[in-house]
Amino acid sequence: MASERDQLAGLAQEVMDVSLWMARHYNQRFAADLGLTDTLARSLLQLDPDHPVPTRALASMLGCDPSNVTPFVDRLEKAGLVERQVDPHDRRVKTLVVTTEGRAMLERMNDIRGTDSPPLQALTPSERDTLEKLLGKAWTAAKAYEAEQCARIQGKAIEDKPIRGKV
Amino acid sequence: MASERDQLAGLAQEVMDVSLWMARHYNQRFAADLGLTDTLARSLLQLDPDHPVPTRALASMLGCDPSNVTPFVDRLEKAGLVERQVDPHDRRVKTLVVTTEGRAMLERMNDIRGTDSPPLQALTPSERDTLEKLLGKAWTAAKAYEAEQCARIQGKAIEDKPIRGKV
DNA sequence: CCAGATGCTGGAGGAAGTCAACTATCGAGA
DNA sequence: TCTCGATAGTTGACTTCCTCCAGCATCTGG
Repeated sequence: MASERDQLAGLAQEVMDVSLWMARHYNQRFAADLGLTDTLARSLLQLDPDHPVPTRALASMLGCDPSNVTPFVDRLEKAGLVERQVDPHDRRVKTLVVTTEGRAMLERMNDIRGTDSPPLQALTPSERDTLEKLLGKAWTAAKAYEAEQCARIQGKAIEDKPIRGKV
Repeated sequence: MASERDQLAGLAQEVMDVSLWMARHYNQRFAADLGLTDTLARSLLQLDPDHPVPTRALASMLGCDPSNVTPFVDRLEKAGLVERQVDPHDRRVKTLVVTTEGRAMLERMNDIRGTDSPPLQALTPSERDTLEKLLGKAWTAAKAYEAEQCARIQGKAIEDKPIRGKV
């Protein structure tokens, strides 16, 4: 039984090793070629180029406090990559809209990720397909787990103190 | 041709999404159950329980400046998880040795990673095997790329300014 | 033995994160 | 309708993490 535990632990380590390597690699290129800080790049990548995204939603996707994304959005706005717009349905929320310049930047970022990914390019097309399928399955499981946790917390939150913070 | 670029970019995003999710999940548990900061946990996980590791090597594995790991090691040492020892072969280098207490902590961390990994536990054993194989292939490719880059830089470094910083 | 290179640490400064307080707005109920 | 509690975004104080530079101790090649 130690076998399964060790396999899972090793697998977890491997996923995070590869991911961290790629993140560093991209961050270097984003900084060198596009002049983007890693956090700015991460923020921009989380936005939807076709639909406005509320500030709070971006914070939740980044896994950090809403007060933290304010300076990011400031810089993205100053760089002309996104625009803050007031949601007509709820004038409290400010939605983030990717400008055409921001879309061009995203395009260049995807160029980098799609043409300079040594670890992934070492895989054959069919291997990439299976990897994508496996990761998709893992990802949906993660989201399901998260939704379940949320529901459980919501249920308990009635008799507990108010929940604050991430997700 | 856009297809391959987009597939690679999407795959990269997926790898990092899943990894980030797991990292957050573990960090919550490490903090709640073991009282470990995420950076401390990451440092400890990079150490070799069986062999001393020089401070500089740890910095390189973490991808950060050596002066940055000094405070981490201070805290790890204060927590009794590692010990600084002077390398008898080169008295400049201080090697980090995991104590028995540190080994127990690593054991508990592996317990968490091996028994509470919702995204990976959603996969069947054979799927985990293939995932492990694919990631292993990607990882060796990454290390090969890195070694090649290093060699190229070393070769150029003779007539360039001295290289400093991360790997 | 000496000069340059290397390893660790301390300090200055910047970037990024959390929390609490504030303003503006929404929604539900008296 | 009006008021009260909840919510979205921002601000400010504070902490943590990270990098660069300087400094000290030590090694290594001539």
